[in-house]
Amino acid sequence: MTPTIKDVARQAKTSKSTVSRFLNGIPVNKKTEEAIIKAIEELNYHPNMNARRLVMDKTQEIGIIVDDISNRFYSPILKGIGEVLDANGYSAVYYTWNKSKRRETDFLRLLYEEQVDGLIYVSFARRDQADVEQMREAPFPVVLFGDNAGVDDIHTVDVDNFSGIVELVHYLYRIGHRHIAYIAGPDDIGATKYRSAGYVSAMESLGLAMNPDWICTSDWSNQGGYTAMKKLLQSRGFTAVIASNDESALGAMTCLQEQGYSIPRDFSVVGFDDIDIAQWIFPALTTVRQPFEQMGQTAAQFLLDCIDKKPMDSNRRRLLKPELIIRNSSSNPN
Amino acid sequence: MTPTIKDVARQAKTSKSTVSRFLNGIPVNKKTEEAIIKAIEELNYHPNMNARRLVMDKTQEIGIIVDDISNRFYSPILKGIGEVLDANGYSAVYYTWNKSKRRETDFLRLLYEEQVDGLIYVSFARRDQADVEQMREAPFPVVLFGDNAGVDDIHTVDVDNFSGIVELVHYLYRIGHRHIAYIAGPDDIGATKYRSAGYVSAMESLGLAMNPDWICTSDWSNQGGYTAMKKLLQSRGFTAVIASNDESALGAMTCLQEQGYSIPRDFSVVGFDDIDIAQWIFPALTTVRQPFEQMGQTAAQFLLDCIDKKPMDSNRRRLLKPELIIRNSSSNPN
DNA sequence: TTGTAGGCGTTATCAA
DNA sequence: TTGATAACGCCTACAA
Repeated sequence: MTPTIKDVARQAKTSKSTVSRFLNGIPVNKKTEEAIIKAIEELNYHPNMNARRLVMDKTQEIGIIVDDISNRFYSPILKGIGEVLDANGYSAVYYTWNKSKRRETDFLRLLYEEQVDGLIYVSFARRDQADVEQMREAPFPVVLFGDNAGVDDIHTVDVDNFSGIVELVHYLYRIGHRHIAYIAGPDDIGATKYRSAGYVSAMESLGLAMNPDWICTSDWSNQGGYTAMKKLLQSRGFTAVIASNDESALGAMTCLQEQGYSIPRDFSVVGFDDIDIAQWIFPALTTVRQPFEQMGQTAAQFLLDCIDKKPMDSNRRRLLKPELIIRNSSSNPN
Repeated sequence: MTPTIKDVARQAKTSKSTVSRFLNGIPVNKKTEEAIIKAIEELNYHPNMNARRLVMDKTQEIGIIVDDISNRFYSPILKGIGEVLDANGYSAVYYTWNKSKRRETDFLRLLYEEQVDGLIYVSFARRDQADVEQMREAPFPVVLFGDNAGVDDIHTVDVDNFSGIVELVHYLYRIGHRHIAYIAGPDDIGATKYRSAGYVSAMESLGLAMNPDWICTSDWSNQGGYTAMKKLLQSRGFTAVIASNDESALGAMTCLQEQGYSIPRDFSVVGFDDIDIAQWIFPALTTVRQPFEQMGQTAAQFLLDCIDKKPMDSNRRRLLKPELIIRNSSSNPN
């Protein structure tokens, strides 16, 4: 049988309460303290968390719900979350799920079942309004990344997708491009509409023509970018391609290179995200960097403030600014 | 106050015990069953897991300890683990940690504290023998990936690193290469010694000369591969490079391409792992694919068998075979 | 500073 | 089938 607080008490010749107090940092007699430490050591005692949580109604754990746990650009987000939680005495527990069988809202159960003190949803997929409303009704704090489905009174963190693409268009314009193609993202991602809107808005404000043949959609995979580029190449006249994420930008570059084109001599290609590999492909990819780590920190701080019922800014949706990273996949057109 | 089983009982005009039985799938009177369902619905009742776990001494959860949660090639491992756990009524909970502040063995606490029923360690870093022995002494089952630090009576799953590299050497030999350079991995990874041993063994058995200037070390990053390749280029005469992982292979390719070399015309480059991006770089990378998903399944099955105390094969270290994937970064030398 | 006693929300035993 | 009742291991008044 695994030892309990009672066994420790007996061994240390004191009572359960005293041991419990010691375990919770409440000062006890120096002499008994030593005896308790010795007993814990000898018995290899570990507190039973389930019992503790049952009586405390608190876990000191935050559930992080991740739709794709190995998504490389979630890494700095998770790092940012972890830092803030750590500094505040909370630990992070990660959950992920099989998209076909479960839904994000299934994890609200963790809150009701008192397995965690709060939840952070890390996903950039588009959400249903009903789901987000359900999250808002949860008995403990919930913070989201990405799409809030128009529900403004739930805490959300996202990057400013619109202005990120606007920056790219302006940059390409600045170095001389006037004919810019665009590879849009999939409809099931919340950011897609904002990025596309950024393209349209910037092109219009610069007075650049938008040829419908120069706009294509990809599913944001390498393959998707490859296929989109192939289609784009059926029409001519553009000198630059904005892929709405780095992965499809990579696919697009591969397609171009396979056809014998040189980047950026024949075409400039730019992406969005700044994934790790972006600087390691050849040529290195010009892109827009998302402030992932900062986003993670923001989300965690949001959540902790909710838990502590701190007075908060009334604006519950925070959009962080992305940063233009210029590398070698873009240059003046000839 | 959140409702308890007692509230449900009162509302449904029955006893706690009956509600508990219903919740656990034990048949109850049709009439009371309906009343219970109705009460649960009305009260929005959710069982308190901490109370349940306290009395059951069981969580139906498996802790997955991942050293780098966003490591892309862990994805299929986690998928494989998830599938098997799911099919057996267990769920996976992921934990990760800050390498500088914590150690793998810190998570054994989850077992002692009864937060999970078993642990799977996903990491390919080299381990201390003392740590692995501590894992072996844990009160609940533990399964490892990668290095077992020579402790043979703990369940371990790994890829056959040795034979993977041997296959690469033989393949290059087959297509005509006789002068093969090697970019070794970092010492803190368990696989490094097996892969290096595979290179040495295969070269010797084929009677190929090993020029010490043709062997370099990288930290398995893109940058590491890049730097190693630069160094390799200071000596001449080799026609092919084996990088001991894909990431460094990518870095090596970038270096070669920057210097104006064409792959595979001037040099063949091959890697190890078959990460997603391997087929999307240009030219697509010849590599050795690890059976990650199968490894995940194997580990999970190992663990469940331990939990169920099933009679098991006495061999506790299982090495799965990698598969040679031939793409375009390798060809006959001229 | 310490110990006694009660309760947290479940499940499990046992008699009805 | 059902309903008391006693655990499970811990924390926390309260009284000493």
